[in-house]
Amino acid sequence: MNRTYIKDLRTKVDQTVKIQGWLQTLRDQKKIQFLILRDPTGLVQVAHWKPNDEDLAARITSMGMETALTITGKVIDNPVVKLNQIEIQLESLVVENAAEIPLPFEPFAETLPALDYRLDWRYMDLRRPYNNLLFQIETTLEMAMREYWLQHNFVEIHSPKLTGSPSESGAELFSLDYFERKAYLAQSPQFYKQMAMAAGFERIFEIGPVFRADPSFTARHMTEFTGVDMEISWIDSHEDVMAFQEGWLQYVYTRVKELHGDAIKETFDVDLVVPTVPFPRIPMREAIEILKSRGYVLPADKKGDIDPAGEREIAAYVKEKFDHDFVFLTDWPIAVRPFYHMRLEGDETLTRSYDLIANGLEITTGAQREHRVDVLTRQALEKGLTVEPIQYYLDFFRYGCPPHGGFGLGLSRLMMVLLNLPNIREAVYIFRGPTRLNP
RNA sequence: GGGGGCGUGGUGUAGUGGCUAACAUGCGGCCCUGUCAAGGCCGAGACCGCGGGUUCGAACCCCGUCGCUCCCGCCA
Repeated sequence: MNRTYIKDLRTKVDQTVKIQGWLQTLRDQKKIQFLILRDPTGLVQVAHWKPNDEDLAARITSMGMETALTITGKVIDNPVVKLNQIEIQLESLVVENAAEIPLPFEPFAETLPALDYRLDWRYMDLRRPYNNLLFQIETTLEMAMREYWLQHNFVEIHSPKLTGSPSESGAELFSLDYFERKAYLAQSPQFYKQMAMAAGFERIFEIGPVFRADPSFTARHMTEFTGVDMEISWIDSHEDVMAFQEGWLQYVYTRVKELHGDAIKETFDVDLVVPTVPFPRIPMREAIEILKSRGYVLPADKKGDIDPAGEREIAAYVKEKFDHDFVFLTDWPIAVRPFYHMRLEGDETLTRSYDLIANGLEITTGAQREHRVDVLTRQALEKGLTVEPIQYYLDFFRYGCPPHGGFGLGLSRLMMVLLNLPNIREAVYIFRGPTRLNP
């Protein structure tokens, strides 16, 4: 017999079906037992009249919560039953895997354990429909990203995560033994994205792991995360990158809202708002003036950068003035940008770069890249880098590389923004941080 | 790396100098003609993170230590 999903039981009234899932609740009375079975699509009540089979009744009585079961029985339309007015009359029951007692974690307790404890027992935590939905939404999110890219002639690449030399700075690299030498885990696909531009791919994207050896203890950092990266050729400035990104995000939001808008409202209490384009754009110098005018005092040593609280303040300003959840902060000073960002014509102290702030959270950095090898080399030296380890990268730009730019976005940070999650650990399947390597 | 907060049965909390350390939930037992956030009764379960100190007396105050957590730095 084929397995029936619980959401489809309404169409099977008076038929005998096989359902499979977890025992969520057992109400064991003198003559009758009610089992609430959960599968990924919902809950259903299974009834067993004990005198029908006393041995089976005894086995059910001793079953632990969260036991994995295969049940067959007849689907009854029963208006008395509060749960969808559907009930299964139990015919057979197979315990596929008995849950041990005591349970380390109760997925359906009224109060949730602390996050750290839930991460210890993540596979139990993920049984909650809340999490089930969260990862369905993430799947849709990535699907929509790919849909839009494919509609715009992008090619997907998978760049290596094992690298032989530090690419950008080196400070936040994990190193490991690689036969007789050292290797590093990639902290960004940046150089390989640009290599694809030199290779003539013109438009590429990659969704893949990124590693950062930052001992950051915040609600928005991880040592391993999924980076969403893209790069496009033949652009005139970072404006082209922003224009693409906002259209892309608008499409992604539209698709997620289509498929999950109601569920997101119900489970996360979030009214998903598809952003209008263009997103507001504010040059950094102007942003700092805005902060001053609102009485926000920036720390003295920011070198033209804005601290996280300042970003939240800017987001509040944008919300008030433009009623928008997103804002591009543009034209960042060179002091706080990497060497490969192209400089702004007319002001060599600024770069053709931007950050995207969503609901006050930094989710993206993007830029036009410097593709002229002499300028790029000079900028690297100015930043104190030595040419030798990045020579292979500089060589990308010797044999006809078009002007190009792109951005990187943190997938889980976008999930935080989308669902208004308080902590990135809630937004990722398995969290990796400075002090967490298990499970 | 810097700063703040927290650490009590399996879990979530209450208790801030003198209690056999409380409540909820979960767990075990008994009861209940259909429950549905099931209900009722009984029971087991914590030497209050760890070490030291102050005090007649410490879960409670002090010091250290470990763990967790948030903020900053840095970033996506």
